[in-house]
Amino acid sequence: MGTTRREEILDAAMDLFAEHGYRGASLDQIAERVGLTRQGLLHYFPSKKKLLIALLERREELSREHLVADHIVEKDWPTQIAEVVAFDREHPALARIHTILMAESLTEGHPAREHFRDHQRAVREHIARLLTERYGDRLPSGLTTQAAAVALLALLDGLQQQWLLDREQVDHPEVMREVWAILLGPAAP
Amino acid sequence: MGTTRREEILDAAMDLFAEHGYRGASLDQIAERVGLTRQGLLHYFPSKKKLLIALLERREELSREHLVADHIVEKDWPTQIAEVVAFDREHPALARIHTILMAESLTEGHPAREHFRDHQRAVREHIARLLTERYGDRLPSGLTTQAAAVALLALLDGLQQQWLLDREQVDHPEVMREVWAILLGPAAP
DNA sequence: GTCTATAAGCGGATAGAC
DNA sequence: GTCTATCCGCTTATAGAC
Repeated sequence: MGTTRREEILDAAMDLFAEHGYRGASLDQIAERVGLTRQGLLHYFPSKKKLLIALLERREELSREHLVADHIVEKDWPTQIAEVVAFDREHPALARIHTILMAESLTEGHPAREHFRDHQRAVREHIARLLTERYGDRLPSGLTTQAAAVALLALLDGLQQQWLLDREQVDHPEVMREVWAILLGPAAP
Repeated sequence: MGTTRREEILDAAMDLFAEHGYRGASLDQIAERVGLTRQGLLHYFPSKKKLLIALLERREELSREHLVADHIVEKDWPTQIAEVVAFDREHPALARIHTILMAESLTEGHPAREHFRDHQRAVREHIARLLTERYGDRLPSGLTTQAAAVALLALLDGLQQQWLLDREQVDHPEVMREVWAILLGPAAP
């Protein structure tokens, strides 16, 4: 297997942070998962915080191609965005780690706070730019592109969180498709 | 002052859980805030978990009147809902504790998990019922009332979270007003 | 009611052997 | 590279004195 030790550790950390959060997961748990002791792990990442930062950077690489290149840029917005929601469901760990750590980073003194704040700003501006290029200052529905970007982001995160809290009957990709179709307006896509 | 010792403790716990989360806040910090030792505090709430449960029940009482009775039931939906968002901003601790603890409860083995799952179901059904009473199966925009309830909840939580992460330029109550006006449809309210 | 004392555990991190 | 040993801090919780 060509996977390096560092990558194995990052994989394990991703799973455990996704389940228990950064604070809730211990270095012992992560080390055990890859067949190491806590001290052996610390040889690769000198502190828990450094491990977290490395993990966040890697996660961003992994999801960038899917979220941006493969889906959002294409043409049928409502279904494409619904596919993003569906994609999240097919890669639970990847979506979960984002939701869990972003939420945890809202607490005081969390090491990932800045990362998520910057990430959110970048995504919001990216979406706003795409919308403006296509529709100008307002969508066909009359909604400001700025407001649309904010709302889209809130919906993505809110739906994902709702689903993690209670994997119930509601078909969230479908909700996303319906809502976004109406928010875009009659002339969409 | 007529406030009982238990209530003082609950107030302090609310502030500290809101800032650091349940896991991040310690009994020592809470006790110090009310001028007690950790052991003195444990006389009123025999465990940290019991304290959390008592706090969640009290929080629900406090917000019920504002969120349900004072706002949502009245007539101009878009602005009323915008006021809910604005209300959250005027009572940061109350809104923050909800967002922070709900998010934290998504992690494995969190003592508040069931509480928030049940709470979310109840609110979603409540909103769906109100919408159905007024509009039937679909809003004037054509959106399913079920989907509308899900989306409204996701938007409320998503916007609040976005705002906590980055208190920036965007006027979230206004975003909520615009978005909800479009989701309701042309014949609103 | 509130305290002191103490138990008992887990967390992250370091030093140094192999 | 990976381990053993160890430190130190912080946490929750209990026992019992006043």
